[in-house]
Amino acid sequence: MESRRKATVGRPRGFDADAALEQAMRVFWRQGYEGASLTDLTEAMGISRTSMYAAFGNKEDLFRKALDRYSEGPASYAGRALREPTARRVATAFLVGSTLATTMPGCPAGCLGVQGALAAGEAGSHARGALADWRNEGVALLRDRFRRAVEEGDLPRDADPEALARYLMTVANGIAVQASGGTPRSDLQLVADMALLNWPPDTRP
Amino acid sequence: MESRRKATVGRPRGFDADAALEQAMRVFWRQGYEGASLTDLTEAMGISRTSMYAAFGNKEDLFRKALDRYSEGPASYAGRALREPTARRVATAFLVGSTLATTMPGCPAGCLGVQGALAAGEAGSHARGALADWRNEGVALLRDRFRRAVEEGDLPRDADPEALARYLMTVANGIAVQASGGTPRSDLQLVADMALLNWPPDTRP
DNA sequence: TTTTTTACGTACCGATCGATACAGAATGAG
DNA sequence: CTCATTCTGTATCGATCGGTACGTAAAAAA
Repeated sequence: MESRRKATVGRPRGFDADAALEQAMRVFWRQGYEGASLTDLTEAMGISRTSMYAAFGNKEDLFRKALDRYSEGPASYAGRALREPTARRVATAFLVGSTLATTMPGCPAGCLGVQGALAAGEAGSHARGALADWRNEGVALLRDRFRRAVEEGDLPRDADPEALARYLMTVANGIAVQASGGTPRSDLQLVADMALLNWPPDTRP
Repeated sequence: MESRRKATVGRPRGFDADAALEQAMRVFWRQGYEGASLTDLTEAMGISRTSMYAAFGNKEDLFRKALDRYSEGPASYAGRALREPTARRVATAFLVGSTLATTMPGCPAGCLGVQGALAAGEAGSHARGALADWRNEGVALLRDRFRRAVEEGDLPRDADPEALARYLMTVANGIAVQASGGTPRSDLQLVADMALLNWPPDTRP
């Protein structure tokens, strides 16, 4: 098989695949996997069903790609938080970031990784599993970061990195649920502040 | 019009409406409003479509009644928590109760009030709104309880009942999301404990 | 008994679901 | 040019969606 396939052959695509995926992501974000019909999706993307299937596979594939785009876009605060220098600053950046991201004017309220498919019938079971994995990967990344923080000494040696990570993700998920229901950003900032009150103090500047 | 209508006239109902509603509640709990089809529901309820429509109205009505039953059943821990004698005990009972209720063996993982319709298309918008209202009513009940606690002196006078209530509901919602994804009960108990570490201490026994 | 009222089972409604067959259109390769 | 390849729009597929018409069964009322 020819491993490299040039895209220069055949009729060129008549739409911007990135922009179309962005719109699909927003529909899934607002309506969830099962609540987003192919008609909703393709109308927002500005393309026909045939073009969508040719470019993205099927609805499940489109959802996965939309989730990837969500990770690199609206949820990119998580990666930035992980690169903060101390555990406390990681925790603060993570919760502040989730508060801001779930209450962005002009974007659907809440988090695609939470409301995209929390519960679903048979048709949405793959999406549901993908999002559970997505959240658990976030916990794992936070846990590894906090393990490093213990080694580096900015968390107490008896701290539980796994529990701290699970705690942060749980609060962030709750913030997403509240945001989805219309709770204003200012209220959620108070919640995030409260959740960080008991965080172990930095032992380094 | 005759204001009181006796149920003794006509062919008696051939099924237990309470038991049927219980099964419907569990289907909505596991699959969400949009993910639960009439076929899923009526098969679990053990009745035909016609009987369901005659007894419960339509899918939206059935969902509302299932939500009421959920409040009085799996979510009854909330009412009991509100009757605890001090604010701290209210908060503890609320989070412990939500941890237990969202990880009950033999029941769907998570909370119907969260995953029943967090995001939805046009068809599920009513259910989505009903659940947002349901969560906000919980916040209001907690807030009123904490206002009383301030008056009664078991919360500091500068405590913010609204923020404390929102905080508790947010953590409980996050616990529900995590439970829905399969996080074990023991992990969530740690989360609930951590969330209560910074709670204002009781000033009364 | 007959009549009235309510519940039930079957069979079906139009609409919408995700997904495709097909033919025409637009490009590079030869 | 012709041919192969890829994209696009139309028109549709079978399945399923929520919801119902209709005739029958089972009870109380007359």
